[in-house]
Amino acid sequence: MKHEDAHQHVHHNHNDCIESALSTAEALCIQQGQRLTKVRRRALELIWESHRPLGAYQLLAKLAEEGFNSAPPTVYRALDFLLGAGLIHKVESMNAYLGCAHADKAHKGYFLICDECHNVMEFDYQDIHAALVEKAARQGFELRAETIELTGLCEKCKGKSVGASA
Amino acid sequence: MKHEDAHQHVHHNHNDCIESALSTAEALCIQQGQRLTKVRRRALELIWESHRPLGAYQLLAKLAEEGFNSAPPTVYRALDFLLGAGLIHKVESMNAYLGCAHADKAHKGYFLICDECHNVMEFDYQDIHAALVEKAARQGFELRAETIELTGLCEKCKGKSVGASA
DNA sequence: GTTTTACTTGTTATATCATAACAAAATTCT
DNA sequence: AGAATTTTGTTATGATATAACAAGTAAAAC
Repeated sequence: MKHEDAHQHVHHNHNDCIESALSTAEALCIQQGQRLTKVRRRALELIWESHRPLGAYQLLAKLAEEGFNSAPPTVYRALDFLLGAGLIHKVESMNAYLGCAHADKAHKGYFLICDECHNVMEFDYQDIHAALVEKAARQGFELRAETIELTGLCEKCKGKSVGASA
Repeated sequence: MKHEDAHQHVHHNHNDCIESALSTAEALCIQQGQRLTKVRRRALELIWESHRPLGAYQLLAKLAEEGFNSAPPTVYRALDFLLGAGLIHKVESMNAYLGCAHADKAHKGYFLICDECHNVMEFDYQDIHAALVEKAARQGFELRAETIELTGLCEKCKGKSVGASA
């Protein structure tokens, strides 16, 4: 399974990455008095294992294979919990869910989404955030949440295919 | 910074605003050899009349009331056309559609969405766009489209309700 | 350590958003 | 008019998400 993680631009050990995310998640939940139950924990792992945004029903199918309940509320409850805890993000333009790489630091999830390979890179630019907050404030608007989803071609796909489709 | 936004929080004559959008739309379609048929034109008007994001099925219901066909493809085809022509935007985080205030100028649709009153302001900040393009490029990413949806409290609602809901 | 409480999960049903596939009609081109 | 293209009608289904209520489980209070 180490092969399909064609995910990000930088090589890394995907298992380490999942383990780290999970132990961060556990620490955060304990700290906040939240319960990372079996299904929530497994959902988070599965999202990380895909390492690209996973649809709710894809996730549900994986959970069902492992003996969890297979009705939609199961997966949406897990997703709600993980979203609320800041452990995952929803990519609105894809209706899909992605592990949050910086759950421990307060941050905004900004995404670069490749149209060809559908990999997603999360990035976190404080200066853009600051500019958005300030510009919203000029219109009297108090910012609470940001959905920043940029699509285009990642470095690899830009080189490969000019007109081809995935 | 001038006040580039320009539509929602400022008083304006809504009818003028719709008429202007429609005549821009007509001009653009002719220019591009596209056909702004009855249903497309009426869909665009209805979206503008709501002046806040309209769901596909809400729009479908309105069209059906006026004697248009009431099957979903009717409305999705109209929406696809209008999106393709740049006459409307889709607000991904709401699954809803909004008239584009600057259809004639190439631009990115950035939105401020109020959590309380659900009004949406479109804004267009060239400097943020430039920063995003540049930062994406640093990661080898070639930007094609941007989904920038900021939620929070608009000026009116910030004053009114601190904890109340709409 | 049992009761009470809060939280979590199971279950059924349904709401909401969107597209596939193919037929019919209208428009445009020659 | 005839052919080609585009648009619309129609039926069916896929994909995403939530409501409502019952049952179970863990934590807190006693």
